[in-house]
Formats: sequence, C-alpha cells, structure tokens
Amino acid sequence: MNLKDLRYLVAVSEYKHFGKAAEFCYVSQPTLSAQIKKLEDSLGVSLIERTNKNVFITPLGKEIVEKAKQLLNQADELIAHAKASRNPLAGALRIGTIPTIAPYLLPVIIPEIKKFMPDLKPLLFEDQTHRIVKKMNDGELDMLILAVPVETGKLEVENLFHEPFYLAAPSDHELAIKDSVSLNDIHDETILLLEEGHCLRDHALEFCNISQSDDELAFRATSLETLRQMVASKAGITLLPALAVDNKAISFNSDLISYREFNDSQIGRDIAIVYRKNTVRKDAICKLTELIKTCIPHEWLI
Amino acid sequence: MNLKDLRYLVAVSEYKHFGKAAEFCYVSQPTLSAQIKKLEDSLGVSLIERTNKNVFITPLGKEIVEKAKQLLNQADELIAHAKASRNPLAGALRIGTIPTIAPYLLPVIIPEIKKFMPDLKPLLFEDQTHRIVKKMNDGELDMLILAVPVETGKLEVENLFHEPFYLAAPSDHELAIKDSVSLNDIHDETILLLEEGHCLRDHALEFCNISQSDDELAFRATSLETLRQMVASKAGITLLPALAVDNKAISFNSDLISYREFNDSQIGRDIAIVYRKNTVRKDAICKLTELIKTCIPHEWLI
DNA sequence: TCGATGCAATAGATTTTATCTATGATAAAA
DNA sequence: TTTTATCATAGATAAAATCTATTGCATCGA
Repeated sequence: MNLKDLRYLVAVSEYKHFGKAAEFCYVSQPTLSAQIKKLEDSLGVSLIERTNKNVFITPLGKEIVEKAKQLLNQADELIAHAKASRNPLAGALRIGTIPTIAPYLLPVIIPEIKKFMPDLKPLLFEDQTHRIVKKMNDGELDMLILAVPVETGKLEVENLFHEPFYLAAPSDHELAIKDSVSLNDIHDETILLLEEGHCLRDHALEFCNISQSDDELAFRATSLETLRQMVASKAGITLLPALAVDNKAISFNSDLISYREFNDSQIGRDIAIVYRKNTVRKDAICKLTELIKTCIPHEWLI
Repeated sequence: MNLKDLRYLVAVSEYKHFGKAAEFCYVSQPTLSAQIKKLEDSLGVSLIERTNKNVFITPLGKEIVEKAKQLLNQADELIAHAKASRNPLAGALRIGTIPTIAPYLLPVIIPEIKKFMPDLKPLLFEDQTHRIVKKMNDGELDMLILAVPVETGKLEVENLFHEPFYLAAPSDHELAIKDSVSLNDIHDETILLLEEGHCLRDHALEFCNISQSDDELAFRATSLETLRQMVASKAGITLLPALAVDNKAISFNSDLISYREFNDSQIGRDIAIVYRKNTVRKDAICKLTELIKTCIPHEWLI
C-alpha cells in the first residue's frame, strides 16, 4: 500500500467514475483501475463495487476512504512542512558559544541576524569549550563560536578575528595612568583569573607565565563580571577580552576600573567558528560568519 | 514520497546506522541509502547528516520523523481495519425489507443471525418495494427481502418461499367456522386493504378481482396491524400473509379474529431476496439466505 | 606509518512495479 | 441493431526499487 494508491481511491470515491478520477490524477484509466485492484487485493477486501454502469463505494470502502483522506492530509502537511524549511538560511541553527564570548558578542550579532537573516531561528547554547565541542561531535549543535586553539578533532575550524586583551586595573592603580602597558608592567601584580575550565583562564595564564604562588591564584571567578567586580574592589588586576570592555569605559576611564591597551597587539585570543565538515547547515553558517565579521572592528579580522 | 521511504527514515532515526536500519527493513544498505536520498531530494531538505562514522538526524529531520511515525501508525491502523473486515460473513450488511415482511420475519431471523453469523452487523431498512429497490440500485442497500414479482431491472432475484395468505374474519363471521375457505366465499365480502404503494394490496386485489366499488375500497390501512384492528371491529375481512398470523391464533381461533386457510395453496405471495449481480457481499447474502430458509416451514420453500 | 576495519556512497545489472496504448466485454441508450 | 459509455484485460514499455560488488573515507591498532 502506498500513498498514490490511496489518492486514486479517494479520487474514485469523489468522482464515482474511474475515467474521471484517472483524469484528475493525471493517469490513464487502466492504470487507476489496476492500482485500485492492487490496493483491494493487498488489503484483502472489496472497497468498490463496479459495473460498467455504476461505481459504488462499499461501507468498508467509505471507512477506508475517510482514513485515507486523513492520511493524505497528514502526508501533504509533512511535505508542506519540509517545503517551508527549504530555505537554507531559515530554520533552527543551534549555536554553541563559551561564557566569555556569549554575553558580549551575541547582543551585537542577534540584531543583525534578525535584520539580515530574518527566517533564521538561532538556538543559543552557552557552556565551556570542551562541552560544546562534545555536543558538536554528537550532532547536537550546528556551529560553535569559541577561542582557538582548541582540540576539535576532525571538526572544521575557521578563524574569524583576533580579539585583543585589555588590562583592567583599579582606577587608582599606578598602571591606570599609562597610555599602554606591557607584560613586564604586570609581572609582579596580583592577576585575577576565572575558575578552571574557562579557556580564557588558560590564555591569560599563558601570557602571564610568572612566578605567582598558588595562593595568589586562589581567586577563581565564575564569570567575567565577577572578575570585574573583584578588580573594582582592588583585589588585583586582570585581563579582559576587548569585547567585554565597553568602548565608553575605555575612553572615559569611568568608574572604578581603568582599561589599558597592551603595547603588543598579539596579546589577546583568536576567535573562530567550528562546524562539522558534512554539516547540512553550511550555507547558514557561512552567511552568519560573514555577518559576524561585519560586526567586528576591521583591524581585528584575520 | 511513499510510505516505504518513511519507514526507512524512521528506521535510520532509530538505529542511527544505515546498515542496521536496512537489516531491520529487510533491504540492502544501498537500497535504504538510495531511498533516503530520494526522499530528501523530493522534499528538498536534508534530514540526515552522515559521515562514514556518524549518523545525525537534523532538527528538521526529527520533526519529519515524528510526522512520519504518526503517518505510519495511521497507515497501519488503516490496514488493520481492513484486515479486521476481511471475513466475508462479518461487518455491515444493509438489508432492505417491506413493511408487510419486516415485523414478522425479522424477529425470527435476527436471533439466528446472532447465533450463526455473530460477526455480521445487519442494518435494517424498511420501506415500500419501489423505494428499497431504488436504494438497491443506488448501491445503498446490499440485500432486499420482498414479495415478487417486482420490476427490479438488472438486479438478481432469488425466490425463497411461497407464503400463503390467510383469511382474517371477525370471530362471529359466518366464514369463521369453516375449516378452509375459497375465493368464492369472499366474493361478496367487504375486503379491507392496505394503502396504495404496498405490494400486498396489489396481491390481495389480484386474488379478489371482484366488482367492489371504489367506496368499498376506501378503507386504506397504513399497516397490517391496523388492518387487523379493523377486522376485529367488524369493518370487513382481509387477507393476511401467513407470517403475520400467529400460530396460536390459528389453532385457538382466539380473540375477536378468526384465521382460515384457503383451499388453494396458490393463494399467497412469493418472497424473494434481491441483490446486485456484482455485489461484494455475495457470500454473506448466500449464507443469510440459507439461514432464512431454515426458519421457514419446509412446505413453503420453493 | 601502514594496513585492517567499518560504514555510507556509488556503479551497474536486474527485478519489480507502474504506466501506457489498444482492445475487449458488457450493458444501456438511440 | 448499432452506438455509446464504461470498466477490465493484455501486452509492451517506462520507471522505480532493489541487489551485488566496489569505492572512498575515516578511524583504529600494530
């Protein structure tokens, strides 16, 4: 039994005439007759009583026709649903990002998506790198935005931009008055870091490979905002990725925290997008990647 | 798109493995791969992301799979419904009878049907001959029980039995004491008849082709029971088909009415069953016909 | 680094199914 | 009786599904 047969049956029940039903179905009358017969044989019942003069649908036939109509409606619905999802730039796109990117980059990107990819439904998932990479490998996410390098196995990685780090220090700190700072300047400072698992912690540590005791590393913030609060309360200094630093905050040296550029633009991290080589959302991912690039200062782009 | 493709899709979504899904579906892996691909192409969307290592169902794929499952369940239901109706002696059998048969024959037959054809669902329709014949010709009834001869066009007619007529007269009528009566005996009597349209009226008139004035024919009962009441009230005499005459009433000459046999057994009517030559319920009709015969006095059978 | 392994895709042949045209059979209508 | 309308049948053909064998690719183990 297949859907086409049911369509033929319903057509006959509508027209009570094999020829007209066949015409309606764009097939020849013998074809339709044969398929109806096949359907009846496969079901093992008579659905239609026909002579060369009359076509009657049997009581059972009427019941089957009703069920067939429902079935066909559902099938049409399924097809319509698929058709509505044909636009490669539409539908759900499951995006994974890390906590040190999501709150700063997404508010910039989302409005752009709404504007330029209005049919895309971004589903955002935020977690640490290794977890979103696992979800990517399990086929549960379509696209990641994270800091590289990262062990991604066979996944495709495309570098997007280099995000500089800023030094964040209490406003009354001696470094706060310098135009720019160097790694040497922070050699003896107390560096505040995120808790284990955040890649930003590892990147920061890498730049500050200095003889800090474990005690000094005991401060382990759960988010950049916590870190910022700790700096404001003069617990130490830290490195913040540029996107987490509000432009105005830099210019006006506002509030309790002062943000300073490093003299070496290499100090920062590379942000990349990651996806499976065989992803079915390649189109949407590429388009979205381009969109992100337009939201980023040109000089950062790689 | 056809149902088999959807089964393949659901299988892959269950096993996440083309080979195993193919095995489950009793087809080769290339077959299943090709059909899935065909399905995706026809829908114009990607449902499965596959490498030689992983098989992921896309978000849209999961939606389609859910719809496919519903569709397949409904299809299985349809098939099961048809299968349950395969027994030719089961299901609805639409039976038409005339008012002068139905109330007397059916109470005898129905218990027999319940006993010997327990799965048959007799749907009873009672109306005058020409109306049930029309319904038969329109395919709305499967089987008629009526008195012949009757103009049935191309319909099949099978005579069942000859039902004698009894004379029904008031108990104090002079004919009520005779063992049997002849047509001559009723020549000058007032014959009470049913209203126009009942074949019994025509049959009775046929036997009594006598010079009754229109006035005398003015009594036109709507049912045999009305007719019986009129006899009881001594308005005249009438002919009643044997099935409408309770056996006890004959023996004991009970109540106000006396029933007398005719000396000529030809005085009566032939009861037949009628069906379309191409009816799909031939089996049930034949079986039921046999059943009816067992309920009828042997000497009546034709 | 190199075969071995597992898996989906591809190729080509084959079988099955659907479809077509032409014709037959039958009953009603002219 | 001929014509017409209608569904069924026959035989040929086209389309589709399916099979076996193989390829290509990535992973795993030595």
